[in-house]
Amino acid sequence: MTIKDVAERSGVSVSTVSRVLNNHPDVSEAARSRVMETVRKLHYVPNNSARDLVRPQTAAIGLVVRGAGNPFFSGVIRAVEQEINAAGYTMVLHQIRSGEDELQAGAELARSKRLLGVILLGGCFDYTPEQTAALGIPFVCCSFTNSFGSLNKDAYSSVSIDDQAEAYRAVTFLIRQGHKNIAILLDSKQDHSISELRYRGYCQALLDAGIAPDTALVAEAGTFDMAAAYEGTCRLLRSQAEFTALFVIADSMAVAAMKALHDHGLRVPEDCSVIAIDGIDMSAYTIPTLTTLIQPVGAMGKESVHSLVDIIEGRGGNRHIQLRTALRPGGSVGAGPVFTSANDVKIKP
Amino acid sequence: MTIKDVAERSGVSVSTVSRVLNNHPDVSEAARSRVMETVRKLHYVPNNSARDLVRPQTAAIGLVVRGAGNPFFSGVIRAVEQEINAAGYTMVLHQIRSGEDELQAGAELARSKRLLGVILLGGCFDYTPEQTAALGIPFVCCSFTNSFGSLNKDAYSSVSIDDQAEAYRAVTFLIRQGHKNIAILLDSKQDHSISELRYRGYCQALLDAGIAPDTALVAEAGTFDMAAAYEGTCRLLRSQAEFTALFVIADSMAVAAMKALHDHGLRVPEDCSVIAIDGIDMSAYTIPTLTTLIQPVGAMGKESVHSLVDIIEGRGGNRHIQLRTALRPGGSVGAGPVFTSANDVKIKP
DNA sequence: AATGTTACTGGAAACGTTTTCAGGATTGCT
DNA sequence: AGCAATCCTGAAAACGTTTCCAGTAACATT
Repeated sequence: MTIKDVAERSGVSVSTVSRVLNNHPDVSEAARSRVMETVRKLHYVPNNSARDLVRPQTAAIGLVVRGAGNPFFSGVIRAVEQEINAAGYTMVLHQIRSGEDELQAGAELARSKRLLGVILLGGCFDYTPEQTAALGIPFVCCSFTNSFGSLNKDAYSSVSIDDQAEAYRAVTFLIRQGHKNIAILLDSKQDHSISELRYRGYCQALLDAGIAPDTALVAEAGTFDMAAAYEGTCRLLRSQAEFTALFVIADSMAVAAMKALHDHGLRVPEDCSVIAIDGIDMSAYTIPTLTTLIQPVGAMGKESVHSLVDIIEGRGGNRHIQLRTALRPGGSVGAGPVFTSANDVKIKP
Repeated sequence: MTIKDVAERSGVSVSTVSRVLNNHPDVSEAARSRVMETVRKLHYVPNNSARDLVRPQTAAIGLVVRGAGNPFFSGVIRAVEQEINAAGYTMVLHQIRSGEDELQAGAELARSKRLLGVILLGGCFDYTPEQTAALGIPFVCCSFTNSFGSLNKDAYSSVSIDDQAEAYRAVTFLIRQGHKNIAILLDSKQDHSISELRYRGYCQALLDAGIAPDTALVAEAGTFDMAAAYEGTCRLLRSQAEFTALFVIADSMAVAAMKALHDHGLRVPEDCSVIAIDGIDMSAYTIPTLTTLIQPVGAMGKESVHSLVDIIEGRGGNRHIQLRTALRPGGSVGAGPVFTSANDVKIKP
């Protein structure tokens, strides 16, 4: 079942069939409909290998994801896969371990599989424009940060939320509820990661409310998994630091944190409020329901693919899209303690 | 950078290079080492499209998954991807909606992408040997059931747990704790699904303990997602049916069920014990910790790929592997009510 | 009527690989 | 020495597609 069979059955040449299949303008309506007819009738499916061989590259897009265990990423992966298929490409998924270098992995993948482009999901982007140019293909960073600020913005595309602003929003929400001693749980603030940005938003929100950030209230889990989050929360609790609310940088970590709080005899939200960012399915079913800023996973996947495909198909250059989250109030945040007017929290209007 | 360049630089023909690259025996040691040398030097990577074009198939394996939102599947997908890469193949992921037909989707995928084989993950296998033979490629059903029993066992491979036996084990665990009125929450028992097998195990366990299964204690969610599970549990509770324990066919549904119990003022495990099957990460962090039978996701992925690759590479035919779960006791199961000797539960030795 | 323009079409080359086939060199046997 | 067998090699065809190029037909313009 090749293009030749279709051509014969339709009474045209293979060239014409090819043109029909690729939506070329120079083909008569009569020929077009006749070809489409036989294609349907024969259940003809083009051979991608042959197509890819003659074209400069493979009609495939890579998705490099670090830490696919994160349920938040599952949602993005699902959306990305759907969008890539809808655009007529094939997705090549590649999961990397925490130690590996995503750009390295992306380049390797792109070379061996001759990809048109790569989407990097989750991580930290720490490369110079020269290094990215060496890749030779377009790529977009989805839910990613980079440590160079706006320096090399034209070396790649990106789709993400404004991590600092959203963290600011979450912490401000807690402050508005009357909380003053607010702890933060993150995986690590050392590298130029999303965690760092969210940590900055946390600090800024406190400062703007006239509260001095206290390093004793910063709990670093070390790695991004629930076991580490649980342990990190336990360490924070053992330290005897005083706080009435906890901001966690990810839903999955927040679930573990709530468990740790419970295991230490603290009630959520009476003894400690919890807020997080992500909006994974599961967080709607914790007890109490987690208050969180829901990331638009579907839109993130969609925009990532669109950005990449537009570049691949010659429509415009790199762009940087920032999406907004939606606050889902849950039972995990309660009112803060009653303060005397003397030490009351100042909230900017 | 083609095979031709390598041939020229090595002073041999393309045929010889091809033979070296494919480990053909008929090539001199001298030529072999010379070619290998230049391959390394030029960083030559064979063009898979060209290779696939001339070969009957693509060096790729498909993974068709229904309901990738299920966190249990995420783990399997991760393992499968790793194993496929390790075996030198490419994984092509395809997620289907609940309405779609997985064999249809698998066949379509296999044809359009010229796959060597397909792994079907999660669902119900309802085809006759003739239909599967029409596919023309080997496939393995991972975490799947089929309604034909052992009739067409040689038409495909499978890797799964013994769903009925494991459900039996879970329910028996509840009975041993003293529970007698045990409800079950499943997505649907109509089709020949995993749910049905687990439902049968549930019934059998009750019968073997001398308890008559009561249809009033069967809660059907309708679909496999947490919202439906929540609703299904609520319906069960509104029905005023009396039960002291709940067996849920999946961890993610159990999380939603616990939430529903809580929202109706019932405590777990004091008022109702909960046990499930799956062992997703999250279930270790519910409050209380979910008692569950942990499925060996890594082994499932690994065995699925091994089975398929063995067939692809000509080592043996279809095989059927059954793995065991591991019981993780959690706080979600407590002792049942105290019975008088008159209506005490009979437990088989 | 001749010419130019437009709209469409088919032939053929090209993509990079594998594999068949035939043949050349070397070796072993008589 | 002659012949067969063995081992290795290269030429060439094939895989299914896209695209360049040349060409035809119809139509409009002079």
